[in-house]
Amino acid sequence: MSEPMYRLIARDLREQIESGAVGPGAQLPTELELRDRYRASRNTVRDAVKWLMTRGLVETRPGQGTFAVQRIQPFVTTLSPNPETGLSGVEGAGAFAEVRERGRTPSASGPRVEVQLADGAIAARLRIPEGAQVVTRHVEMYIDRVPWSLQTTAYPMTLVSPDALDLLTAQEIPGGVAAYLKLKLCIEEIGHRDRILVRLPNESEIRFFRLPDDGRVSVATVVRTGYRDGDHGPEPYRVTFTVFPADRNQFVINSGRVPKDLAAPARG
Amino acid sequence: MSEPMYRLIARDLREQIESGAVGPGAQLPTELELRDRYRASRNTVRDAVKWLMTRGLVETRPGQGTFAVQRIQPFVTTLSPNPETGLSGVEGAGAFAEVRERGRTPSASGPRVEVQLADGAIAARLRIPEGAQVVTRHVEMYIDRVPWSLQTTAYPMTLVSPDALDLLTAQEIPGGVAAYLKLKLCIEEIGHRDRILVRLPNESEIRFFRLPDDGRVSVATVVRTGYRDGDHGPEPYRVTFTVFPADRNQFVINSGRVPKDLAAPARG
DNA sequence: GCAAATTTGTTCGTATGTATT
DNA sequence: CAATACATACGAACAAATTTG
Repeated sequence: MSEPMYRLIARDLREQIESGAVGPGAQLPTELELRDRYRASRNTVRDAVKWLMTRGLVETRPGQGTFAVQRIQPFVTTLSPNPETGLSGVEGAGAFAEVRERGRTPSASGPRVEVQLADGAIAARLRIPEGAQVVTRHVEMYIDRVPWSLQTTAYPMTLVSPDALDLLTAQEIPGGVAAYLKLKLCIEEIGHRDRILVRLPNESEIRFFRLPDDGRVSVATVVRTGYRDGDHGPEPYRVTFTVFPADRNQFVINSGRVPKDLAAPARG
Repeated sequence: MSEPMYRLIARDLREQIESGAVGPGAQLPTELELRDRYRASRNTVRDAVKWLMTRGLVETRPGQGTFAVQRIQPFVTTLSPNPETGLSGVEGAGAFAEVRERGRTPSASGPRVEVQLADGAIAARLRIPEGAQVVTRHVEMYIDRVPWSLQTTAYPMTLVSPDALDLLTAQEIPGGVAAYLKLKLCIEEIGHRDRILVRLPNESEIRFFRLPDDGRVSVATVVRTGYRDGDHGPEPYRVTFTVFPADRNQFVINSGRVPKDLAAPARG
């Protein structure tokens, strides 16, 4: 009896799901039926279902039953700049363009603007002291009205001169913030550094993306630090955090000469 | 009584962990102690601990107790080519160089070479029929003797001519496969496309990386397709799958002019 | 709109097995 | 070997969500 019973039950159910005997979205037998079928107690059956649930194979709906999960068609975001437009798919116009190119409809909430104190994550990227003032602009992005990403950009408060007060207005800046900063403050982005990291979602992310409440689905964060010309080499002037649910998003980075086609989702 | 008791207990324990009252690695009270403290049954306490475990906040060791998890210092891999060497940090010499640059010691298993039939994932990338023959080279990489990544590169079998039989030998090719292919077959990589995707680990990955058996820790896969010059534009000639545990790895992509310093881990 | 039936969720008690010290 | 601590398993009861009649 090396393997516990709930694992045996879980394995059996799993094979039925992966073999296709129980199709995606199909309902599994109820807990009481499974109890009879496997001659176990309801609690043991529930342990097996819980095991499958942690691994994202099934989901339970109170009052309804247990269901095999639906496979999600992932969305692909291109991080490297489009050679024609120079824009990448994570932010602003580039993101909208890529979504449209894939035949889907992007939308975004008007930015929510705040002046706040830099936390450790922001301070480290902008090379400013923790607690220094920053302007943050938050945007919620949707694809076909479905929550897609949460984006926060932070600028040092020192950037906000009388010439560039629009940074503080909670409105979309026509043409994008980058063009605005270039026009008003002669700040040009000479390069950026993307960091990709995976972590568990926090509560607000779980709410916004409607993720399962357990820690099953991670989020991928793209941290983009933008640099401008400075006295001692490139100097950070903004940092953008974009959070994506990891179960329905992939990222593509092109380097050198690659096919022009839109990158399709991959398995791996 | 809107919130169930096991959630209340879990929340209380969680606050103690996140506030630092229970430091990383510290042992929590035993289940029986918790049962007395919260005036609940042992099963309810176990439900609370299970909730914390799914979210990666604690780990249990049979016969020992329940412990707050250790924070892992993530390792940062640079995907974009190093401007000086032209090598990226995911594979071959570039990976070794980046690990050494960070003051740590890389090592790798000698490659395991197989001739196998292309599955869907490989076939789609190489634009060959599913089931066509491919040569695969598997490498296990370690940092300071700790499992770091699993790498598999597939080449179409049609590449293996009498001039380039070394592809089939289970030995490290001095100078790397890229240089070898250029010398022997005049195949030069003119560009590559990286895809990053996050998924749950399979059984062999759980074993190799010593991941928890539940689905808590995801793996990030970097799928790199290498292109050479072809009659109708860039043509794929190899695809490399590199699998990293997502809880201890981050990825960096530089674009344009950025600081020369080694990118440090980020939060976000 | 309401009541009944169904289904999963929570909580308790208890017993026994297995890993570690 | 004994004590400790977590793991598995069973049975029972009631609560909450949902669908159905």
